[in-house]
Amino acid sequence: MVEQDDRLSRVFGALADPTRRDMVARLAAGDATVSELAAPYAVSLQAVSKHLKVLEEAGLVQRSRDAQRRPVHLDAEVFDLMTKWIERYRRQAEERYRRLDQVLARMQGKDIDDTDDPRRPNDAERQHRPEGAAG
Amino acid sequence: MVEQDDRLSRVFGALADPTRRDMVARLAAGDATVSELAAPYAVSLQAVSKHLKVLEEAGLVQRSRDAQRRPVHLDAEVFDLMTKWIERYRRQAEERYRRLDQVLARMQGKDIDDTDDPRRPNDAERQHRPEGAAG
DNA sequence: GTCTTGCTCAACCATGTGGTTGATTAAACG
DNA sequence: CGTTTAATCAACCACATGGTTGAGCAAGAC
Repeated sequence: MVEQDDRLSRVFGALADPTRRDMVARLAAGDATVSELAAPYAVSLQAVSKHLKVLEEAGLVQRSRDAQRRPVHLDAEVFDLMTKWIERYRRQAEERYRRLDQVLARMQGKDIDDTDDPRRPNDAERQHRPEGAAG
Repeated sequence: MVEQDDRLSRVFGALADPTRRDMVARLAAGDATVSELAAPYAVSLQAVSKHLKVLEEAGLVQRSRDAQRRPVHLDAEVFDLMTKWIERYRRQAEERYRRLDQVLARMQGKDIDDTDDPRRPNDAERQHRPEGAAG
């Protein structure tokens, strides 16, 4: 990934790591400091600090200050971004599935010989629009 | 990621790439062959083939056979896995937020001086259970 | 059989990622 | 002041990732 500045990529990327996912899970229960977060894992504090940086850059957490401590707070809003993306295409896929069922039902007993042009199993291109278009 | 065998990591990881996300988006509209999928992108067919392998290993798509073509089909079921994970912690975070509001409301005008032990900003550890436990 | 099409495999390269250790900053404690 | 605590920065390492090109393979076309 030479260029990976887009939001969704960073969020998905951040959640692609089990340790980070576990941190998010724990932060959902309440804020925690870096060392508190680090405690259960068999890695250095620095490694955890790095993980937090990734989560922060993805907009999943915020780090504030309390003396030398840096309480970490989960920002659950970004979840919506993901859910929206996922749901959009899940719905689309499901709809297509339903339509396919209908087509199959209608096709029962019909001639399915399309020697004319056996390729083009779909028309995805036509319906496609880049992900930035809507939300 | 030295070890990345768990499902959720692979799914999130697969979706952390804009090209792969775009492919998923297009596949939601209908199946497509590798070259059809590759067409819009400025990368080699081999690169696209690799992306598809990642999506396949994440359980997001299935590749079948039709002569020399390999129609790719989106398997939207895995989306549920993600949504469940996300929703679980989003809900938890929201609940906590609501409870925090109540606590703050109750605290109005009270003495908030806890010089006794200024640390321990949360009790995440207690409530935490590993992500494998439920779904 | 040979050619062409559609795709994958293999090797390679640059960059990213997750981990390490060591040094450093910042604030509280003595 | 110097020390301890909490966390970050910096340099480094092994391996993963995303891209490339070139070769190979399987199935239809000729």
